[in-house]
Amino acid sequence: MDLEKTFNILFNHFGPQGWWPIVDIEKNKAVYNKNFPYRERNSSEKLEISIGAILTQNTNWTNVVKAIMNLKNNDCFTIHKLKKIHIDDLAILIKPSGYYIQKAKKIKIFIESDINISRNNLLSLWGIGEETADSILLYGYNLPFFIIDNYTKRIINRLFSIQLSKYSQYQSLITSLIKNKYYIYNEFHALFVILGKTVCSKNKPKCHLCPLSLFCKYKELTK
DNA sequence: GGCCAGGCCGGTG
DNA sequence: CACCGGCATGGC
Repeated sequence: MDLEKTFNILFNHFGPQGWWPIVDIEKNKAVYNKNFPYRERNSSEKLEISIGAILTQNTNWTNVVKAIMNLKNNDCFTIHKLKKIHIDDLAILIKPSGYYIQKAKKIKIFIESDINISRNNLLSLWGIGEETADSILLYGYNLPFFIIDNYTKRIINRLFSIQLSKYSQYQSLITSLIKNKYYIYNEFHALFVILGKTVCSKNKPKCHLCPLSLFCKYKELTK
């Protein structure tokens, strides 16, 4: 199971992804900084990545951008403002991201908790599970936690023809083969996402366009 | 018009 | 433990 080869092929094919994107209200879009993707994040970026990780739970990213634009355009994207805003008003602003009542509650709990950022502390909060916690740690705080999402599971399953169950099994599989390399974890996850979105889709994957097709175990059923 | 999206929680067996 | 329904919007 050659994950290093997998990474190299994907990186050569798609290039650096520059995650996590930060929403620019002047440009009216999310900006992927491919020039300096590995520098330390400032506090504003840490906040946006943390809130964005909650907003993107089971949600199309373009809807998350709309929600973040609303927060920024209404001058609500600071810890202070997010603490003061009423939860119902917050819910209206993030409505485009879906599940907006639940997510408003999750954001309130996160903001008002004032936790020190650690995996266990994040997981102790209602509304933050393993993927959201690892997203905050990896992309917000540059810590080597590998993120497992549905794209990653699907691609690993197809690529190596395996089927694991728990999040931690996928995570330890990858981190046991690629140890403690923050910058690899950063790009690798983003590369899984772009491959999953554009090629390795749930239905009708475009295997004929896939850079991994030569050694992928998945057999394209329909042509 | 149906399926899908950068999950998580709570209840049930 | 595994499984499942609920949560909700907008893109394609």
